[in-house]
Amino acid sequence: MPSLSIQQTAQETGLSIDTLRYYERIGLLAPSRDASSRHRRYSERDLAWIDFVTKLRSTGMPLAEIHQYIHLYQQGEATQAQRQRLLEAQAARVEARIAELREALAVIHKKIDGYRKSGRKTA
Amino acid sequence: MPSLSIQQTAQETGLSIDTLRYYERIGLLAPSRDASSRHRRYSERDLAWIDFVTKLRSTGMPLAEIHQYIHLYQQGEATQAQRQRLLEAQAARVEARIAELREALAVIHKKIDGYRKSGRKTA
DNA sequence: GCTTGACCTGGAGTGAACTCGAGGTTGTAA
DNA sequence: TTACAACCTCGAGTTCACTCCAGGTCAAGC
Repeated sequence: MPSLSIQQTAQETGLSIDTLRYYERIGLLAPSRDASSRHRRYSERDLAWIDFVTKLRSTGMPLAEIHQYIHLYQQGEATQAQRQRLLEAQAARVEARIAELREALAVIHKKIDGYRKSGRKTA
Repeated sequence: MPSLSIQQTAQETGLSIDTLRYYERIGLLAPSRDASSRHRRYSERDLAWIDFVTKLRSTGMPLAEIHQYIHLYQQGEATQAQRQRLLEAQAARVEARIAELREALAVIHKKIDGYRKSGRKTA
């Protein structure tokens, strides 16, 4: 299986090179290294994991919590229930966030309607 | 009409006292002052505006952009169309954000389902 | 008249998530 | 073999939105 350089991985995942190195520094990632050059090589698995992390991040999950998830993962199968609960909690937060956004959206639309009406009068 | 102290306003709006002062410092708010004590007094209008700002903030709109909205407001009626466009742009961003969250939610649910299945096997 | 509590100002500190810079090494192509 | 792009590490800097602190004022109650 072909592995990617950090630049290719950045392109592929949409993260910056700096962010990839940063994620590794804080323990979210652990790509293998080229034996001679010590350059990072990202496998398919690495890519899939990065995509998942990116999805979690897009929901606003803090990096620390994602790290917690990894930590549980590394403990083995005994922590499956915990990991499941962690994801369920995040899913609940995301749904609450969507509801919050909907509410705010309604308020904004109401305000826009106000502008539409007054716009018609003067325009 | 009764005006509120900063503490009462904090309670009413859910913002902290520090945040109220901070918003004022950066030009988002301009409550009147008690003539003798120079203490802030928040009117009904101030409260309504704070609530609107809070709604915009809850959508992730940066304070700088909210400030821009105020700035337009202060230019008078001539800027109504611009303000409307600003809100419409934010509404579009919020809808995009909701879509993004939905996508991420689907991925999380998929992962949770994986745990449900493997959980049933071992439990 | 003195304490107490709410308020004031200006400025510094915080946490999260990057992002950048300096200085050095490695891989490739003319 | 020399140029140069891509990579490396370590540490520092940045941005955003607060949050906290020191030092001071002011009104009310005992």
